[in-house]
Amino acid sequence: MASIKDVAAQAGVSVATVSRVLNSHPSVSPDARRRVLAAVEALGYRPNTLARSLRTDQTRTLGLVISDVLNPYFTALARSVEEEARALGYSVIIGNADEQPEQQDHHVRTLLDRRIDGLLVSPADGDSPLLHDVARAGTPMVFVDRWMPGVDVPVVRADGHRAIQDLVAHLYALGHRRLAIIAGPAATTTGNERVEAFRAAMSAHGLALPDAYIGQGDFQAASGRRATEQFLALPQPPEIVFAADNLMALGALDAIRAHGLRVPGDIGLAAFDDIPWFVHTGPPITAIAQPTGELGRAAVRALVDIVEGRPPQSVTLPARLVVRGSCGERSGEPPLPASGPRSNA
Amino acid sequence: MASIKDVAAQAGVSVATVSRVLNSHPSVSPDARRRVLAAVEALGYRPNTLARSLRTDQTRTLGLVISDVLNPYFTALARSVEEEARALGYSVIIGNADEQPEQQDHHVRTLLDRRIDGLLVSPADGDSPLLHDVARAGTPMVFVDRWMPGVDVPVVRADGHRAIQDLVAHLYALGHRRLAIIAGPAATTTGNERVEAFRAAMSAHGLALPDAYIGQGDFQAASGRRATEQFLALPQPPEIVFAADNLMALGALDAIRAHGLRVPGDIGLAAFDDIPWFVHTGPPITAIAQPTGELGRAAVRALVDIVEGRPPQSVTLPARLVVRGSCGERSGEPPLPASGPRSNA
DNA sequence: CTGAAAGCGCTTACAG
DNA sequence: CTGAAAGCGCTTACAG
Repeated sequence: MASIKDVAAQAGVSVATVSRVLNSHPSVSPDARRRVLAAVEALGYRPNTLARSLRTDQTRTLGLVISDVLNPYFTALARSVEEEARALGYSVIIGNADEQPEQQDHHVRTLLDRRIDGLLVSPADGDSPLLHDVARAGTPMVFVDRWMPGVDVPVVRADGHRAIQDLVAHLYALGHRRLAIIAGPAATTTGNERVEAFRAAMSAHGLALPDAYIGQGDFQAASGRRATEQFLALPQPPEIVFAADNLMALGALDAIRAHGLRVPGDIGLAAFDDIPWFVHTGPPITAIAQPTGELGRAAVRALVDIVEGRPPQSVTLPARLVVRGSCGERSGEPPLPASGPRSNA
Repeated sequence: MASIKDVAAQAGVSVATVSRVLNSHPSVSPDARRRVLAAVEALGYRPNTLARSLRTDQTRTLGLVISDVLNPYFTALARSVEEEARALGYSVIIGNADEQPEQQDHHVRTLLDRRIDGLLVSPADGDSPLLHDVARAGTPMVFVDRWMPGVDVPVVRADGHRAIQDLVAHLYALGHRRLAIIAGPAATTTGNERVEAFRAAMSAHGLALPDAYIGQGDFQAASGRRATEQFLALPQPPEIVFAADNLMALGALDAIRAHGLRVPGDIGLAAFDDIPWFVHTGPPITAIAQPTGELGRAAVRALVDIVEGRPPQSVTLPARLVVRGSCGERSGEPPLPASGPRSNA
């Protein structure tokens, strides 16, 4: 690979001059600039970002640690993060925690070793001493979707309280009383909050949420399967299962189908997170939609604000209920759920 | 951030000695090693990979450019790539082309600027002069899933011919004669090959594939929607639509539903790529499954072979047909498709 | 076993 | 406007 020296030699100038034209420093003669550009072109020269970053102490790179790449929610989040970052002149490196704290920390460390300018993380289960240290050390950082109490960094997330209230009201109106939830890990904020919001909303309707109706999941499909199996083995199974994310809803569907049961006739299903496939399941799944794109963009803006020395802003956006047929219909059998075309983005 | 100098000072040795213990060079006295390790611990020292890579001219990182992060197939591929790479001591940086050649080239350049040791790419539509250059320049590279003719690098991919023959035989046996395909971009190998395999298989049954039954898609959902709309507007619409990837199948479903039609009663659907949701759609979707995890792992092994100076191997793995209900049933209405629990990985 | 020194490819005061 | 030189944080012959 051609280095800046080669370019300098070919252009007949010093490396300092080459560097100046590369960084569009004003004081370069038109002639020198021309010769340098020609040499760059001729040699197919590309600056070595490692060397540049080592010298300038900035990488113009953001790290993003997501909880699970197989989860369409995080994948959509990653996409919007990357777009916004690029628009602001940064690139992003993604790490997949796979819902495992050790793997999360592994990626955080790797990212830090690469000297990223800032870190976006959606913390996996449990507390991470490492993340505390990182924040304390002053590394620019923001939490997205999930956050860790006691770590003083901006948080960008969706608030599902209202949507969960709407969901419970919807279920209540349909006549359902035995509502169960498949929760995420208690140590994650989204795991915890969704259960508590669900419990509070039920309580507002005079309904209790017995322990047997709280399935312990980990946001991955297999756990949704297991929790649903347990619900179905109960003497009095729930009428509705609310999965705290889309993958656990997938697992729930697997279990329901394996038992030869029908949704919503035998048991109803609702999910947190809305994904394009929910329109096409049999029946379509009632879900709570997050403004995923907005979250990703706001998170990047907050992080870049910190990196560039501006005051960052925590952002909380509302989630919203999307009623479909998976918990039963208010009025008999519908001829055909005529939902229009749906964007994939 | 503490640097190697700080560690050296704290341990009372030279930076050379610190470097030696960090790289487990044999000739270091036990005492020096102990003091260095203590200093590392005390300072929370982490080597700066930028500096190390600049010096050693290797980054121990692989670049992966996938066609679309929103496509579960690529997301699964990315996951297996990352796992295998980690097992071999490499980390990977992912770039999302979003099916756009310019964005692909952008990521290839960014990755190269970071001096990755090798590049894994699934080329987007069209020819990329850049990729030709990269290969010619001797950068370790392998194609995965899709490849570009004329670029002499190993290819790791699935062969769908046999599975497509099986699919057509299945459709034929069900009595279907008017088969349509939603193709990927003609310039992608997977776009092209799947159409040709489909055409050949039909021809073996004495069936023609009229141009009107070839929808031009781009592997993304919206194009599947558009192509299906066009099929449905035909005087004689097809009986079956075969989508060349899962996202276009999603789009097809959107269009079919928007028209108030039923699968398979009004029109049948099959897809290349199998994803967990296909089990739960109404009805479950007949699909061609790729050995995605295997592909990702084989691609990494081939790339690392090149990087480390061993002879690499191209790999072609068979895809296989998974028959479900979306093209009709051989024998009346089944009581319940009793598919067992399904792994998400 | 250990350290001084060179050098990887850049950027950026400093002097002219 | 331009170049020589220092220095970012490492690694690695070289000499001892």
